[in-house]
Amino acid sequence: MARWAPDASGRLVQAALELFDERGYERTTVAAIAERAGVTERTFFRWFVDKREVLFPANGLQEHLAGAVAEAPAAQAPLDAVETGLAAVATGFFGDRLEHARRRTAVVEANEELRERELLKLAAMAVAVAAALRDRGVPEPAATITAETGIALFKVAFAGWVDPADDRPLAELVAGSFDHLRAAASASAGAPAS
Amino acid sequence: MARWAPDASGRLVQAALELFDERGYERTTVAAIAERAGVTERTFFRWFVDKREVLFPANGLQEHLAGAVAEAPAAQAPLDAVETGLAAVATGFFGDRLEHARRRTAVVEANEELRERELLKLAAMAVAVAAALRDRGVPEPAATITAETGIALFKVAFAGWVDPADDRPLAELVAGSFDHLRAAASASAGAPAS
DNA sequence: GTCTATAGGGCGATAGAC
DNA sequence: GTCTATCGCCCTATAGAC
Repeated sequence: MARWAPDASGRLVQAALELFDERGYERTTVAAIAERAGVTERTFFRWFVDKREVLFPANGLQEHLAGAVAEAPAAQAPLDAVETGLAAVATGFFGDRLEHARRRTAVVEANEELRERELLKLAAMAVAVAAALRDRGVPEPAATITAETGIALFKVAFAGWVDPADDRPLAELVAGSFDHLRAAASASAGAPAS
Repeated sequence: MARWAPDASGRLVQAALELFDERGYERTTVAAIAERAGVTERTFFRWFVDKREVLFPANGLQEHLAGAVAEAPAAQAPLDAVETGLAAVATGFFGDRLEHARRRTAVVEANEELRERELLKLAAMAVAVAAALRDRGVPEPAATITAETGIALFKVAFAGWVDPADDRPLAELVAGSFDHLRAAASASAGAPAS
């Protein structure tokens, strides 16, 4: 018998999700989360730098995405490599997590602090994708522009995916967003210099 | 003689900028800001919902941008209308604020909480631009996709503008970002369905 | 693990402007 | 009188220091 129950961090995440769902994020204290997980408050802050971070545990998504962009066929244009990477995480990472994603997104959307943190995580993904593109030989600023655009498209696709009114798979929504962008870009003539 | 000196909020913003510059954001307490502005801590929180917000005072940027998108020539494609709107704020709003933008960006970039808040403000701008596009008759999801993409491009352009190594005007950097995106999109064939 | 500084909310009192 | 900006004091929770 171990001295402490294993997986303290996993239990904290689970306890936090339950409590946020029951009483909302703001009305849930870190003390209550720790108590339900059977650890002290201090232990919570050892695992998570702040209260919000318990909803954003390290899950390898960023590395998975950067790896998938790196391994996209060398012949693909930068934007296509990003699309390939996002399609890979859409199936390989999110494929079987729709219900979890819906619950988690409901909590995050209900709170501005949490939406903020989500945006920071997305921005970090864009930085990682830009680095992967540079490794493919894409120069700046094209790498950053392509990466930021791709993450913006993913954000829109993800919002559609968790929307109960839309039951298309994430990979299809990602492809749809990229198609929309290509259509918008080719309909665009450039604004006249003023 | 009024009972209180006027423009408490402006004084708080000024005091905060000075102190953040002198000692950094984290090592500056709200009490110190309030003291320098000649008000109490409680007054600080009446004007700003939290400590970060003092660096993001309402300045009309979002409304300015949404208005400029709305007033772009009706014949322009959605992406071009967004480019026109961003070009308008680049000159009309930011034109003469380079030094201020540099100082402020240095403070924001040095702190993760502040970068988070900046991202939230950018996301709100994207929402406002999407609404302006819908008012122009652009359907969803094209409106949101175009708006999010445009704000992503603006983010990249802005970063270049405040970079001391790059002295091109913001409007030129915005146009350059849009050109890069159009080039990337037309080089793109779409990722093969897997 | 314990201690403590700081963020930030609640609420009533106060003193002007109108 | 009402409305508005400020104060003051009390409180809790977060998060960092020791």
